[in-house]
Amino acid sequence: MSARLPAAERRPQLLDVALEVFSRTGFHETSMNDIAEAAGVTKPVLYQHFPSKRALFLELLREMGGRLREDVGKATAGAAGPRQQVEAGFEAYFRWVTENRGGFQVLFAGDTRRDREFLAEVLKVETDIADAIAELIVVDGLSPERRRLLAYGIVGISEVTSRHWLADDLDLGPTELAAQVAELAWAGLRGLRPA
Amino acid sequence: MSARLPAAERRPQLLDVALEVFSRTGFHETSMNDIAEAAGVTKPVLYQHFPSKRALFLELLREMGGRLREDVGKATAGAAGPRQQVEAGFEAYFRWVTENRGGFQVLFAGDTRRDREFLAEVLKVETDIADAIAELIVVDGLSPERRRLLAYGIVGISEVTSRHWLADDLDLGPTELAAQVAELAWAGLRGLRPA
DNA sequence: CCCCTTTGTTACCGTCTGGTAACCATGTGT
DNA sequence: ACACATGGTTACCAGACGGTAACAAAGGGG
Repeated sequence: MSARLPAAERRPQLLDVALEVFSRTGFHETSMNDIAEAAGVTKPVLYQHFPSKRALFLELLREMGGRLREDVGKATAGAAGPRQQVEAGFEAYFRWVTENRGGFQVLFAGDTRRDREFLAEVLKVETDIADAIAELIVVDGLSPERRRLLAYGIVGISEVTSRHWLADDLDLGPTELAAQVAELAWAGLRGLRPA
Repeated sequence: MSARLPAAERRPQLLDVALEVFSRTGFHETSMNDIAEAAGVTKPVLYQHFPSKRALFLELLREMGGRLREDVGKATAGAAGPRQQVEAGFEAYFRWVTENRGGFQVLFAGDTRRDREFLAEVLKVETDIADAIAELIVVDGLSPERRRLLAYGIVGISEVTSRHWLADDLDLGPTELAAQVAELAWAGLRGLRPA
């Protein structure tokens, strides 16, 4: 059906299609056949480029997680003060989410949390961001663990608002969304009282 | 191997075992055989009490989700003011999480978000709580949708901090945890500026 | 024009899993 | 002691899925 493609083009195409299918059906409910078919190709072609279903999925997770971390990292690095870091971080996050809906689904709305290797990739993103946030908490009398705990809370805000945003198709751009949510987060962080 | 049990006792036992196994392995990676074996029984016994794997899983979701909603609802209903509602709600939530680790895993760390029916049960919990929180936001100039958006943010805080709490085995009781997190959330909500 | 590499297909295997049919065991009321 | 409802087991089926071996077709360089 589809034209022949050199490996250097076939591989990324397969990754692309796989992301789309996985993001709709999830890891377990997606068969290698489904992916191959969606790519207009047969199963063995898939196995010419990826050694196993897990490996294919993992590669997607790594690529998506890496890009997200990168985007958020760059955005916060280029911000003037802590308040701006929070807002820029959220904006980069939400922008990434709209531009990579599939990636978001695969990373945070999938079966990711049941598998050690899959989970590791998700945690890389979460802890990375949480660590950055933890450094913005300047209140006295808070142990590092508690700082990190609250930082994970902020990460939770972005995850769940993103899901709600996508699912209910809210009429908001990433920038507006970020402004709104950053205000909540920043007010929360700033309003902490010393122990 | 195990003694014979009347149906009225076998059924709850099976539910109990199923929750434990599902919470460790997840829906897809758990076979009916695994559950039967863990209960000291064979597969057909399971099918005498539950029509299908899905039905069994759904019953667990409903039971767990119902209990969580109930606990949080009761706690917030008995609180004096909004600030106390937030804290009492979080405490009930975290208390439920420690006392129902399996339930938490099954509801929020599973393959739940890929299946319409499963997802519906999770959303029942999330929207229920989010709606309650949305009513506590009193800032002028915020549309109901934005209020709900922020409310989902607060829900996100509890979900992700819970995961971090369980995974890293933090040395904190539910009450302390709630106090800490409620402060973050409340400060965030109170600190919102009018548009 | 032919060979050889690259790309793709057909056909298959072994295994696992949800689900069921048919059969045994146990104990209680009469 | 016996019948009968209840609880439990063995053995199996059909389908799906990950993965592979063996083979076909395309196409470019000598």
